[in-house]
Amino acid sequence: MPRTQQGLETWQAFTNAHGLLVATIERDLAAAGLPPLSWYEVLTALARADEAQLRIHALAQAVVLSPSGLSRLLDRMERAGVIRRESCKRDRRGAFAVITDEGHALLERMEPVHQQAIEQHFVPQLRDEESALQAALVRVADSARGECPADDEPGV
Amino acid sequence: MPRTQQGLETWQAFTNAHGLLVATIERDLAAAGLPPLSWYEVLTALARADEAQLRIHALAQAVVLSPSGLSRLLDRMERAGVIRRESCKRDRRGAFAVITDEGHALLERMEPVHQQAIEQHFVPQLRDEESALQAALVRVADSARGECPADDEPGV
DNA sequence: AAAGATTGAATCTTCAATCTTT
DNA sequence: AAAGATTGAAGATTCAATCTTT
Repeated sequence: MPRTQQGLETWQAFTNAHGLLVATIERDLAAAGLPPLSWYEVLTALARADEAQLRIHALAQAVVLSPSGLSRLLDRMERAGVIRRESCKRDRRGAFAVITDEGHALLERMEPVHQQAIEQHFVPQLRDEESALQAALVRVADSARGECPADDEPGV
Repeated sequence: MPRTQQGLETWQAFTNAHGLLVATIERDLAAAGLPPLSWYEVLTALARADEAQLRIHALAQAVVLSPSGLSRLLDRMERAGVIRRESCKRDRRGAFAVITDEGHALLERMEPVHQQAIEQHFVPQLRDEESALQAALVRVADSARGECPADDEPGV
């Protein structure tokens, strides 16, 4: 089998696995009456952050969403009371997103549903080469990010 | 590091790598004046299929899209002349999607853009354990699919 | 003029309901 | 009644334009 061919097949297996597992998580969350995966991603990113807050620009990277897409998502989450916007004193162009107490409570309800799907469908199938895979995935992300940040990049 | 923790980190590396690489491909396609990735996925699935045609139901799995989402996508692609719908003689409920000559021509223009991104950002980073990874990804997909087809599964 | 963020208009996607065929 | 597929209405995402601050 030519190497090019296998690369494409592996990529297809990759997107296929991703799509199916994400669909499973979304379905499980919806079945539990919980909001979609994107909310979980924002909430964990904020919960992990230093002061439970994160610049909106930084968040957009974590969720792989356009700035405007994130802005709308934060609108909905703020309306639901799980995050709050706060202006940045140092640089008044920037804004912070802050997770609220309600946000923490919601996160705790979403966490087990999310985790259950990962532990059932993802971790066991990968265990043998999990560390190697993780390292490889980070390399892929770094490589893709290297050409992604700007629109038309000048010289990388 | 607890195993649970690493499982989640690997999953995050997985989604992150996926999101960034898909964004890269979409950007490259758009920069070349070509339609989005979903078109490519439909066209390759049809080109690979036996008579250059595929039941619409089977297609929906290949692109991980809802039935209605696929229906709309096929509307746009048919309007652009790259696919054609044909009714199924055997079972007149079903319909076929057929790739046209124009569809083949478009696929040939999209292929190198798609392939270039994969070969640059995906294949080299994985090469050492590519075969193992591919096998693992297929196991993930099988596992996720195992609980996906129906709506509310009985035994959680 | 450039960066961070938001808004209006357009596009894409999904849910629920519908239609046809089995 | 169930399966394959499509449609109307609603929801989410993106592009381009705008606003504020640096």
